[in-house]
Amino acid sequence: MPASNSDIAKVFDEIADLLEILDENAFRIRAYRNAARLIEGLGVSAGQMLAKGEDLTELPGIGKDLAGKIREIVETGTCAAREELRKKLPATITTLLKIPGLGPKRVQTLYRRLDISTPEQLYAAVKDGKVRELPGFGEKTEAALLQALGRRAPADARFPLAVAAQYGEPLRAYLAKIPGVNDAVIAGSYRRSRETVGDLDLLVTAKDSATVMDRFCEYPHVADVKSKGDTRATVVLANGLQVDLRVVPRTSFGAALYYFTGSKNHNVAVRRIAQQRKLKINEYGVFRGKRRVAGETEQSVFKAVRLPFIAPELRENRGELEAAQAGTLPTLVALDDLRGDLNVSPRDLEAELETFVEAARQRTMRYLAITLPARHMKPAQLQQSLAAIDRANEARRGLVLLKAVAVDIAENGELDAGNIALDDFDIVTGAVNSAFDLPRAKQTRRVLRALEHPRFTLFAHPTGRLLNRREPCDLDVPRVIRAARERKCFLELNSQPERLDLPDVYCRVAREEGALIAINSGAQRAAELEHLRYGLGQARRGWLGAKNVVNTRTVADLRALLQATRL
DNA sequence: GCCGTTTTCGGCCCGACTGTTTTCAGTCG
Repeated sequence: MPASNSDIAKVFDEIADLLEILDENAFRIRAYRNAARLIEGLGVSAGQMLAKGEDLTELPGIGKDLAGKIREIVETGTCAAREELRKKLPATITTLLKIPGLGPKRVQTLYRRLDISTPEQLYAAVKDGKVRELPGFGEKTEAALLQALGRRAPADARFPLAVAAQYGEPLRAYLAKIPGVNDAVIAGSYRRSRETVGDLDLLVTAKDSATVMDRFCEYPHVADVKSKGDTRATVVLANGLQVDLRVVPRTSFGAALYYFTGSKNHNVAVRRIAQQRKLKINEYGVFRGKRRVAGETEQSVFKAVRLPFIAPELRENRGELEAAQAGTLPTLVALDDLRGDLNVSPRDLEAELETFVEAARQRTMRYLAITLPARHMKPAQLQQSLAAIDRANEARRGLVLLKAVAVDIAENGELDAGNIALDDFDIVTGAVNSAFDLPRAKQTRRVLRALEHPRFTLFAHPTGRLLNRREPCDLDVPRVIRAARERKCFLELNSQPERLDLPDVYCRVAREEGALIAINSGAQRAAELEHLRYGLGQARRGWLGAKNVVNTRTVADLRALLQATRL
């Protein structure tokens, strides 16, 4: 079983953690961390790249040494460097780094002085009053540790984007209404449309920061104020979501927005470019020596470092800076580009069809594919539904309703359509809805076989993941993407907030392979068409332009593409 | 550990807040 990209990233992160506790060169540590992030976001598996004989040192931040270690991990599942480090320090010690307030220095102190390498040992030592005696520790640190250890909540719980929006948008509106506040925006990974966010980064411009800080900490849903200074504060909401607020003067808005949107790796890379131009970037502006040359708007910051504007969704240091410098940044698909939705399934068709039609029209859509669930419908029911769609189409109000049917892909790759005539439908939407945990080879074979069906149109929610609930299937997604392209079928990017499936890294693979993506809401209620914005965010993170997305086409073009899927 | 129109050495992004300290290290983002 060859190591996956996330296995490789885990090894590199562990090496970085251990080196940090050993107080090794900080830049060496960063090289491991950067490599971990790079590998995670690669889309294609490093193992396959190696198998194809590709040169990993061409990846940014990967040199001879790291390329060798990647090969070693792919082949053996581990690498000698990690094993050596584990001889110097207990492997469990990295779990201590996850405890808030503990960094490498304090962890090292705990280990050297008290031989502590697990949270349990730490808890016992705190109870014995031993920890407060250590240099760099005191009563407050001890109390904070006790609280953190008692919480037992995993520190790496992330919030789906839609959940973060539910809490973040009202808070943003609350801040915007404070007298003296000019701008109030949510930056960070939220603005980059990451599928989940670890915390919310709010940015406010105001003359009087003290008032804003006070009102922020008084916000009704705040459960705990973790820190509060003149221009920066951190709180935790009752649901556990951490929110950071930063207040800057209006003239620094663009620089601060850019800075707090990140990602960290993107910022570091941009600063390096700025440095080459003898410029310094921080959250207050762009500086040449002491003189401020930009900062009021994000555009001014880009202009100062002679780069074109880079959309927030691209700012991950995954090649966007090279593309920007080469003038090859993609024009990303926008919400207005979407002319339809190829997968909506009203729960009660007769009752809700009109609501859907109206909601779609308001979004200036031209078509909706109404998806009927094959497995839960009796033939009579089905005919009734199809008739209802026909009637709605006859009424003709600038919106075309297409007929789609959802079929399960059986474990052997056959389409489980019961006795339904697939020819009655414009679109046949296949999905894996069972046996999610098949081994990679079997799961891949299953899907490839389904794609071979002469009526197959759309592969829905391809990885089957549910954020925080179900891991993606072990599927060779790049291979499925290639098969879909050859077969002229579409892959869905399902916009349901807990799915966001296809994930961004695979969108990018689809773009490179030339496969078409359908950004669908998967809505069961008309209001859920709103979810398209989350799917769109994921698509943009995957560098998709309008031409990569099938539902940006006109009805006529779509019909032609649908015809081409039929074998 | 990586990288190069400052190129094989010597750099590598930058600032706020807290707590433990009497001027700053550690952590965090």
